[in-house]
Amino acid sequence: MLPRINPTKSEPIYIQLMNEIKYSIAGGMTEPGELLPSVREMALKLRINPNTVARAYRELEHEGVVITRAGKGVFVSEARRNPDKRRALVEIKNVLDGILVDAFHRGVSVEEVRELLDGRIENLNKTRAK
Amino acid sequence: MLPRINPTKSEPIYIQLMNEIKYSIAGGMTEPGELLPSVREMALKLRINPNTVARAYRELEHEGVVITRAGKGVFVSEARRNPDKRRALVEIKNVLDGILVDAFHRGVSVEEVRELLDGRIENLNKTRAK
Amino acid sequence: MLPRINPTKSEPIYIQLMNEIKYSIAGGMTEPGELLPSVREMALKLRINPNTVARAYRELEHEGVVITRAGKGVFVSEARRNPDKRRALVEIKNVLDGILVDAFHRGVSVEEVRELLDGRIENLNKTRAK
Amino acid sequence: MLPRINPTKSEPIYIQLMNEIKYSIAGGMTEPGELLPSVREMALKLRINPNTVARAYRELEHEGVVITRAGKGVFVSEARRNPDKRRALVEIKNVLDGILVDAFHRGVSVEEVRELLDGRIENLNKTRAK
DNA sequence: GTGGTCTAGACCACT
DNA sequence: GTGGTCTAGACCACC
Repeated sequence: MLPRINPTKSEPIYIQLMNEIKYSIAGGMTEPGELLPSVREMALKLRINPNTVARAYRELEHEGVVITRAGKGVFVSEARRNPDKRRALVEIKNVLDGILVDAFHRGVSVEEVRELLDGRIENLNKTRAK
Repeated sequence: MLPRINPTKSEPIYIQLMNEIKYSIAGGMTEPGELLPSVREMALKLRINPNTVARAYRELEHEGVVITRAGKGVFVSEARRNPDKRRALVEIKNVLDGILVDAFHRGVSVEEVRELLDGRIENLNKTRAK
Repeated sequence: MLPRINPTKSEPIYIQLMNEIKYSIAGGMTEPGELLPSVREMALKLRINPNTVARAYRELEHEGVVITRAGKGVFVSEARRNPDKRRALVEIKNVLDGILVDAFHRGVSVEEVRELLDGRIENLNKTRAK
Repeated sequence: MLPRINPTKSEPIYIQLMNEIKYSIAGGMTEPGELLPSVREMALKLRINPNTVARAYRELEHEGVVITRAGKGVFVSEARRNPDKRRALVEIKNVLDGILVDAFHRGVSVEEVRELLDGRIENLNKTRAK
């Protein structure tokens, strides 16, 4: 569980950290119930501000991905909070539209996008298999 | 060519406008060589500030999507500037990873993502067919 | 004497035309005393607005490069108006500074700039030799 | 790092500022990784609008000369983005042509241009030596 | 008519 | 504290 952070990217660091943690869970590398590194420990490892780590954990809790127990630490949620799937589908749809348009303007065909997606799915399943 | 803008969204207005225009071109609704509405006209239609439209046009020119001729107006590029396809593929790959992870955490399966993509491709081609 | 104009460039058309004419004179392809194409003829050839050609001729006259004789046409100046050489040197110096800095930031060494300059001098003399 | 700006010149202020910063980097007076003055600070020093400074910084980022980190500031790029050198050479060639023609029409010989260039190269290297 | 620049000043997000 | 966005309104150059 050592996320990769790129402080130069325009994407906020706390968002990058959230995504890394979510990726780790989706890929099965971090399991429900598992204890995440403490705010300070994570901040030290990544050489970022503890406030930034705290913010990431706070937002993850808000999304129902983790649960913080006072004096104990931050744990990956056991039960998933019932997510609003309809909303998720709409948002994913929008991002996909954005990808297709961007691809077009950069000389990438829809078929290539489809192949890329298949590749990424395979890749994600592979880490889960481990 | 009447983009839809949502000023309440966190996404900057000028980015939304850029995406709407790129979508319109990718879908074939706006063709190469075509003259876009003037900065002032577009600003009036969308009820936003002319500077915001100008910013969108400027960035699109930077991307090679449009060409502005002083005193004439802003036109959709005829020839595409040779895009860095390798870089595009890497970036698209990253966005797809993000989608898959997000989908997982919101109860959407990879198959559903695949179906969504197919749906969006069909939708884009439909507008082009017209 | 058929200048090349690129309407898509950000550089104003009338400036481009001025430069083409000056280049033609500097290279010896157009000689002092020679009659330039009329405003209308030039405009037709280049497919640009006659006002734009007129503006170029007007500015060239202002610089002492051409002389317009009412009812006769526009001629290349025989005698050079005494130019302000000191000022010219300062301005050229500034442009050279700009080139060197730009070159640095684009991976081009000063030696390469020097070689480029020598090449361009040779090229200009060649056309003059013809 | 205190650029000189001339608001009366026809050259846009933000372009002048960009060039001053690039000159400072090319001359070695400002080094990779260094933090530039904040937008507000620079605006105060130069007595120009913060938006104008922001525009200069934004365009420099676009060119890969600086990197901005939200909430931190704007830094000089460490690694140069691989520039398109071939294109750079062509463009520099064109500017050199323009200089030679301009020089001719203002009574400045090619030898003098060559000497000017050598002088500017020396000048740039001098600041770097410090 | 067109786009381009600049100013003044407000509000927001990130660290 | 930092940069980013947006508005309102003025002025200029080009066609």
